[in-house]
Amino acid sequence: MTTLDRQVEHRLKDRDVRYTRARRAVVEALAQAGGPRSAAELHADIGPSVPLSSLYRSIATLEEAGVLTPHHGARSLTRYELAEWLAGHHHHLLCTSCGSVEDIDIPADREAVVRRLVDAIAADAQFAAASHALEIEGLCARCR
Amino acid sequence: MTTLDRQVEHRLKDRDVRYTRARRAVVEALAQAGGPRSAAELHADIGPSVPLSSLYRSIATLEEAGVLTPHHGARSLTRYELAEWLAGHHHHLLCTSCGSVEDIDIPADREAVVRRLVDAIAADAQFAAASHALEIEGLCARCR
DNA sequence: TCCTATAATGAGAATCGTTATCATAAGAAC
DNA sequence: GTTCTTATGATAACGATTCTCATTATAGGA
Ligand SMILES: [Mn+2]
Ligand SMILES: [Mn+2]
Ligand SMILES: [Zn+2]
Ligand SMILES: [Zn+2]
Repeated sequence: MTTLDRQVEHRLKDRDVRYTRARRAVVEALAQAGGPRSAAELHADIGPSVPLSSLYRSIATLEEAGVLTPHHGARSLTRYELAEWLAGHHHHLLCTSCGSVEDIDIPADREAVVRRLVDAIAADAQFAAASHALEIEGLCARCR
Repeated sequence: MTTLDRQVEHRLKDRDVRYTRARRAVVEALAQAGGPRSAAELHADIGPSVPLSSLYRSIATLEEAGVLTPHHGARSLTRYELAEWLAGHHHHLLCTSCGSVEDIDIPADREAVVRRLVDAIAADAQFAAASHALEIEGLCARCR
């Protein structure tokens, strides 16, 4: 039993939620994954021993317990925006309470810092960066 | 006719795609929006004069023409990851070619720079930041 | 201006990701 | 082991998105 397992087990026990086979499988698959994964991807990794309906319920349970989080708030719908060459470069503020996502511009000097960081990170990872955005999650002015 | 309109019109003309009433409505709604918006939100803004089926087609056409982009690659599905207290803080590399999203850790000194920036940006916007991530889009090592 | 070829639209069906239902199975407490 | 509670699996229902196809609008060319 790994440290991660023990942490999750403890977290669930605190909430009187059982750490079952299906839930363990989801946590293990995500721990192996190295990035955010969809239900379909997890199902492919885990195999048919955990049917999709159980998989989705396990995900929901683990999310409620704070063990996993959706990547950004994009809960199964696509949000569009004007391309950067039209809208101008900017970043985003995501409110975890009301679900809003708003654009935010930052001054050029700060942007220069971000760009330098992004270039350095990308270079280290052999990644050809085309664009980037800082996604800041928290409570918007209305919800705080 | 606004500058934005002229830019989009030119872009579409170059590709022999017509800049129709529905497509104009989408561009205008997104320009007004101040953040990424879902099809349902755009439909609410635009009104029933553009039915949902046409709205979706307009979005697809404009996306192909590079006029608008989906916020991250999350095309109508949710990707999950372990919560930060379990996975550790990190950032993301999104490949626009293969659609992969991978975690990336950055050294503490760079992270300190990011954190300072995030705190400053959030303070300016009256936003209570709880977490953040740098989302870097481009071509992964395999696809470049 | 009128024709014609092509592209776009609208209504609705189909599809796909996700959630809800409900009967059954498994787990914890005694 | 009995009992009460929680989790599971199959499947139906749902909502977001895409597809189909008959109709309409548009851009050029005669
Ligand atoms: Mn934006
Ligand atoms: Mn991640
Ligand atoms: Zn809010
Ligand atoms: Zn790739």
